[in-house]
Amino acid sequence: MFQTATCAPRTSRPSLLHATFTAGEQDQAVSRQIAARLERIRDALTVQRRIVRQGDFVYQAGKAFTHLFVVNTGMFKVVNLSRDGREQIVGLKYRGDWMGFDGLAEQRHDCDAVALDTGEVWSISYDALLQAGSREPALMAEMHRAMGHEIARDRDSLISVCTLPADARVADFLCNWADALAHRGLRTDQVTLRMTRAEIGNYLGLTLETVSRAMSRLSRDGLIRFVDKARRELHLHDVPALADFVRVAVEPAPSTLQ
Amino acid sequence: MFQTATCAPRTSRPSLLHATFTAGEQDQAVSRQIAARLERIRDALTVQRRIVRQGDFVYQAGKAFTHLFVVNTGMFKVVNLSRDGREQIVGLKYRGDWMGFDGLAEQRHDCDAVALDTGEVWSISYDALLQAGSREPALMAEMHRAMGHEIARDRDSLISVCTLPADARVADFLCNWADALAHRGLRTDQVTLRMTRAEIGNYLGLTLETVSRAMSRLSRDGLIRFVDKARRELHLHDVPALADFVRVAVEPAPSTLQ
DNA sequence: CGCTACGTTGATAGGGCTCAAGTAGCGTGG
DNA sequence: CCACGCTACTTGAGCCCTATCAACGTAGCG
Repeated sequence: MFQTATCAPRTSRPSLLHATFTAGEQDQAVSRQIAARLERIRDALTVQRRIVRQGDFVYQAGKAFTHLFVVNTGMFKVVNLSRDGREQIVGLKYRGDWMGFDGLAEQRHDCDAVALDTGEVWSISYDALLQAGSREPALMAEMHRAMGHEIARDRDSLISVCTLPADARVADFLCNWADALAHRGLRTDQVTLRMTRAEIGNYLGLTLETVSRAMSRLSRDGLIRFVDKARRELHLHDVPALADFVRVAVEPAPSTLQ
Repeated sequence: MFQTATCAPRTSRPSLLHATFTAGEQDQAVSRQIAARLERIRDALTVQRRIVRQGDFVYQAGKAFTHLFVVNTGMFKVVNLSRDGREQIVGLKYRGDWMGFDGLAEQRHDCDAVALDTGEVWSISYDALLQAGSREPALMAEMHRAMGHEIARDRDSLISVCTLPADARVADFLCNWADALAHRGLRTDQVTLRMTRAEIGNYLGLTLETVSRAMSRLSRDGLIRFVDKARRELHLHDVPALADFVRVAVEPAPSTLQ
């Protein structure tokens, strides 16, 4: 469309298409990779382990940046705050993910990182990391890969927000979540939402009512299933179908050929 | 750290509120900082200079990642592509900005970087950078700062897309652009848009018609002024007023979500 | 001069936000 | 134990903003 050149064959964003077709094995492989990464970090660096509980801050906006963090267990949200009190959830973090990169730019965090449930987070002195990284470039590259992933994920969510209608946006959110869980060796049936509708909506650029309606529709269509009356726990029994739903929303054109 | 607490006083994202009140001096200072950063990079590393013209690719999605890039002059867009041919502009780059971080995650780029006008870009071997960075941690920290800025900017645009109505989104876009120009020592009156309405809309998550209407309204309200009939060049004679316009659009939202 | 790309403007429809009412779970205190 | 308040979730009605479709104006260029 805009380019003067025509396109070369290209790989695309993994998120949507990554649907867990081979189920277990591939996820287990990813899970082992994550475990291996964590081990390498723990071996190469002196990390400080902390147990956090729901609502605990890992770091806070405005505080000086001295450490980076790696999630060992649990789930975390990263929240960007503006002076007038509005908040925007800009990321979710799971086992193996790094946190705190937002402090690199100005030596000061501009986000909060908050635990969504009980978990363990490791903190790593940035200075120590720089030194260790100079002895061991592979370690530095490891961190760079994590940053690259963060940038890629941010872009994916930007695209999702820009292009998907509400229902598909929620479905995409659930897909990504299921993938994240599966990649950590967790089951995707019987998962508990650790975020309120308001938080999900905030994250997706929707109101809480729209999220609620979208989930009701997905449930009516059999793509998800609520297991409790409070509607916080749900079955994601068919993630590929969810992914399909997202894909169909993207390209209303049939297009069996590319 | 790790308080369960409710909010402490906090500094906020700079982007919107950064309006150029002291005009010249501060911008010139930033401009000198950028020049100094470029000089440090050129001194510490062997960079390969390349002149590009409008439409030239700096790198392409799918290609192996080997180099990072730094903009010396010109303006670039970073475009994320998906298999079905849809494109999404995910970033704009100016003098002093780094490009190519999207390749770090998988050793393969997943975006195109395209020149919007004539410019000069430097390429830096990533391996060489890792080695140089191990001798000179400050150099590594320099790159990390750039990555931190990229992450912060991505979040800002996510927030903008999520929360601002169309007119304000366009106004915010113009503000950010004016700031970027001013910080590079360029004048903000009589600037030439190097992007079509379609590109701007794509970047902002709007249709080209909506962008066109928004700009017409901004012009009617005296916030911007077109200088040619083709409407590609415009006066940004009062950037603070534009920033105010954005802020007002934000205010009436009291926000729920603790 | 026609062709193409780009931009503007109008009419219309629809998706999501807003406002509002109602339900369910849960902890607290009488 | 139940009433009460609180928070979270759902659902409905109406409206507004933006996408869509369409027509037209303009500039650049072979």
